[in-house]
Amino acid sequence: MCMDARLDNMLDGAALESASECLKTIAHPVRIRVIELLLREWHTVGALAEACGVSQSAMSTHLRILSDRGLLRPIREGRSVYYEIAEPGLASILECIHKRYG
Amino acid sequence: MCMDARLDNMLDGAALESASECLKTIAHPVRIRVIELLLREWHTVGALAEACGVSQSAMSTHLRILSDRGLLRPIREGRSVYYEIAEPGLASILECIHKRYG
DNA sequence: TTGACATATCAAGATTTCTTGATATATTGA
DNA sequence: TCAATATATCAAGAAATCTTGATATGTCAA
Repeated sequence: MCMDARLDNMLDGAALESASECLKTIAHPVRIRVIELLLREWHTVGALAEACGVSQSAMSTHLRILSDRGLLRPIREGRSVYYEIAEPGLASILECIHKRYG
Repeated sequence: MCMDARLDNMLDGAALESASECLKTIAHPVRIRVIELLLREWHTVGALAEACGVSQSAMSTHLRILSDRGLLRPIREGRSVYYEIAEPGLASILECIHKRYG
């Protein structure tokens, strides 16, 4: 890919890759709901699994995907693990989504 | 998936599906660049292909994907086909992306 | 109508992502 | 340490997506 960003306001190749990877990570119904919930307050894996109607294993996998890409951060507290938002930019993206689909 | 949206500001199941499909469609380096270019002005398929450094066939496929999901709209003019933004919400999402990765 | 140009379509292989269940790890209280 | 609880990991099949090149369609000018 060439795609040089001569014009101002144009993302360079690395930024395009990062941005598309981030969007790809968010682009799943369960993960959007998880982000919605975590923008309000921390939740445990079990609470998120129940709220989204998926298995504990599936939710754990979703949370690992989101954490691996730096969007969430796990916080162990006793035998539970809470997750919180790690990427501040998520709030404004979710705002866009709500404006359009809410 | 249960995921009922009792709380305000929570998307319902259909909205989550629509939103994730939209994000999935945007989530590609070439397609983000295409949207960046089309937010400025119309471009032909050939011009977009050259600007992004991909084949004519590949660009045509990307444009069909974006059009099928209602994000772009083709406009035939003579033997060329121009594309323009069809989904107004794209501007604010791209704004978020630029704030974070620009 | 013919030739040149611009775009679209199609199929098939390659790659990536999703899903699921079984099992492993970690923590706490008794 | 043992039992119970909470979470994480792993492998493998299923499904979706990407890519590519060959070919088809559509448009204009002469």
